[in-house]
Parts: sequence; structure tokens; C-alpha cells
Amino acid sequence: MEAEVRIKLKHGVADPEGENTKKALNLLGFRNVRAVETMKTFRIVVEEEAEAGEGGGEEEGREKSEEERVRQEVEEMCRRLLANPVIQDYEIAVVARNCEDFQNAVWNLTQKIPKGRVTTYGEISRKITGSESAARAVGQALAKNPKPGSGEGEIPCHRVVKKGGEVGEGVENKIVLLEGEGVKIKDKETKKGGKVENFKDVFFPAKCEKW
DNA sequence: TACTTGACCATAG
DNA sequence: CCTATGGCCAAGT
Repeated sequence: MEAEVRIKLKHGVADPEGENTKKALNLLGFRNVRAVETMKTFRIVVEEEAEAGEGGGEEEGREKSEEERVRQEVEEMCRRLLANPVIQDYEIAVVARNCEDFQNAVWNLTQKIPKGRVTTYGEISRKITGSESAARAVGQALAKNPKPGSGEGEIPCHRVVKKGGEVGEGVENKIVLLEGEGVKIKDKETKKGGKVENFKDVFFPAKCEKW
């Protein structure tokens, strides 16, 4: 989750830097410059809270409250540190997506899947955009994985499977790689080509587990 | 700018 | 269990 905070001086507070810049611009020939004001922006990336949930229906409405939680947290940051309330105003924009460009976000998250565990395209999408609707685009990004592999600094895209646990399309030896890491695969030799056994147990992240 | 392409997802039969 | 369809969205053209 990402938030952007814009801080500017309250109306009426002297802004010498802005004033001087405006004068300088006018002198340089930009006669039509009417006003210049300085402001500062912070881009703040916030780790998502691990879901502290028991069983039962969660999901819906989660992203909404998560967004609200971040907003409140950032607002407190403004009050306590970022902005001086006497002379400054601030506005906060919370974006339900990671800052990095999509592909990098996908690759970075994939790198954090532990050996012996799997996650889904949709889950990665949810982590980045707030919904699993970009699952297909996650697949696109993984298709361009620059460093496939299980080693340090490599991106283990074989640990990403379909929602139902089917291994899915992708690299030829996906099943072999997973089995090599201790993930059991059932229903091989079927048209769809294999399904993760005990999907719930090997799924990453588990409830209350941080990505 | 508009259109096409998928390592997906949900649903209907 | 399987296929077919429509929706989706970032990238590439």
C-alpha cells in the first residue's frame, strides 16, 4: 500500500523561496508567471498488516478498511512529524497499489515465496492492486521473468500456481521443480497437468503470516 | 489512440 | 471431470 503526502504552506504564510523563484522567472522572461509556491511531497510505502483472522468469511471489504487504516496511520505521521500544523497544510492520497511498476512488483513479491510453499497469480495481483482482477497480467509479468530459479537473487516463478491449486501453464518442469522442494503434486497425467496436494497447507501466506 | 495478447478467474452447461 | 465464454488488465504494437 502506498500513500502520497503533499505538504504546503498555509495561505498567508510567507514563502520566500516561492517568491524569489517567481521573481527570477519573471526576470528570465516568463512574464506570465503569476504565482509560485513551494511544496514538498513524501511517498510512503506501508507494509500491509497480516490478517489476524480466525476461520470464516473474511475477504470482502478487507481492502477498503486496509486503505482506511493506512490513511489514519499516515495522518498520524503528519501530525507527529511530517507537517507543522501551525504553518502547513497537508493532503493525503492513499493508493491501493505498490509504487513500483507492475512487473517489478510481481517479481519482488515472487522472490519472497519460501521454498516448499506456493501462492497464486490472483493473490499476487491482490497484493499489488488490491484485487485479484489483474491475475492475468501477473502471468504476463512472470512470463518475462528475467531470472528464473530457486537460488539467491533468482525469481522462483514455479511457486506461483492457479487459484484452485492447478499447477497451470508455464515452464515445462514446473512440477519437477516443485516436487524437488517438497511440494507434492497429484493428478499428474491429466489434461490440466497436475494439482498441488494439501494446497491450503502449503499456500503462502498462511493466515497471520506476513508476506 | 486503439487494438491485440496472454503462465488467470468465474460461471454455465 | 471437461469445454466454452466473458471479463480483466498491463504491455506491446
